[in-house]
Amino acid sequence: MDHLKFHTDKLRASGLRPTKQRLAISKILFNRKETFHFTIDQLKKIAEKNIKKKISVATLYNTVHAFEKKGYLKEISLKGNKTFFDTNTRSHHHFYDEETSQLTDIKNENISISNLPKAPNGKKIRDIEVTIKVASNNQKQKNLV
Amino acid sequence: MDHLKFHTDKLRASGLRPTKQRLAISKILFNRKETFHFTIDQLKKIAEKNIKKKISVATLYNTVHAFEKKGYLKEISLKGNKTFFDTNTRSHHHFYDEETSQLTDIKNENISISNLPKAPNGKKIRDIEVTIKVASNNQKQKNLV
DNA sequence: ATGCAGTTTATAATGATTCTAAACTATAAG
DNA sequence: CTTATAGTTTAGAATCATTATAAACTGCAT
Ligand SMILES: [Mn+2]
Ligand SMILES: [Mn+2]
Ligand SMILES: [Zn+2]
Ligand SMILES: [Zn+2]
Repeated sequence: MDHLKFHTDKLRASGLRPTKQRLAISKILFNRKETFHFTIDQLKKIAEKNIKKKISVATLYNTVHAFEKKGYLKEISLKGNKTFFDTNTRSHHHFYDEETSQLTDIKNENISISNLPKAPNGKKIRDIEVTIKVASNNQKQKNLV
Repeated sequence: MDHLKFHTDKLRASGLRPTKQRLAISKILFNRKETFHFTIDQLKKIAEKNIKKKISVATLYNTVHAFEKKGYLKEISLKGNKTFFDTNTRSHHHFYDEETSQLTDIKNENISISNLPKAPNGKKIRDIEVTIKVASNNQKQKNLV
């Protein structure tokens, strides 16, 4: 694997030992052209399929949170009980299909937001997240004024 | 209480019996001028303060979900383990202060969104949710380009 | 007043996530 | 190449939010 050294170096540079588990998870998460949106449970299923030796759920949680803390993953705001993560750590937006829980990235430059009201008392805007909920063509649309 | 008959009628009209518990919760949730954003846990604490006879958590969940199903509440998309509800059931947006978990409504007409990319394959836009994260003035801002 | 479907409740069950503490391992030093 | 050790993994327990269960209760039609 050609990515191996890359992942090893990246982990070491972040102060994380390049263990078998972290390298295997890195491979699943980051050897992709497209953004990957996932829950721990989905990651677990993929790991079970692709890795001979089982990775414990504790390690999946530990690793995902370590990667998040180092800035290689970010958490996404969605309804529901499970936490979603995103390999795209840039500020960006999403299409969200609630029927399939499928997320699709929208680059910030592909949406224009204007006329922002001013932030509350002594607060400053840090980030803007737009979520566009989509559904099959036969559903009813809300009043978007 | 002058709102009592209003809540009683509203519940009956929705096919929900106006029980003591539902009326007490309605009073907490809907006797307000401003939008109320809350978790079940926050609602529980308010109920404990304001209602002599304890309302069980099961009833809090049942009632909130009944109100949601009838269209009097809606669930909000946020990070974290707890579910947030909103007494403003219109399509609208939020300022979100992650430090305090405080939400503030922004009316749809107070934000302009343009240049939307087209929705994925055979999907139609149903709703747009903008969340503007704010923080104390001393924090660093993300690159919003 | 009676009957009963709808509702509430305590409690158990579930599901996601975090904690614990013992076993394991990457790696720095000798 | 050993050895020592801090960092890591792991199974399982613990915790937290939410949902299910099923028995007791109550609003309301008759
Ligand atoms: Mn996290
Ligand atoms: Mn709900
Ligand atoms: Zn994304
Ligand atoms: Zn709101």
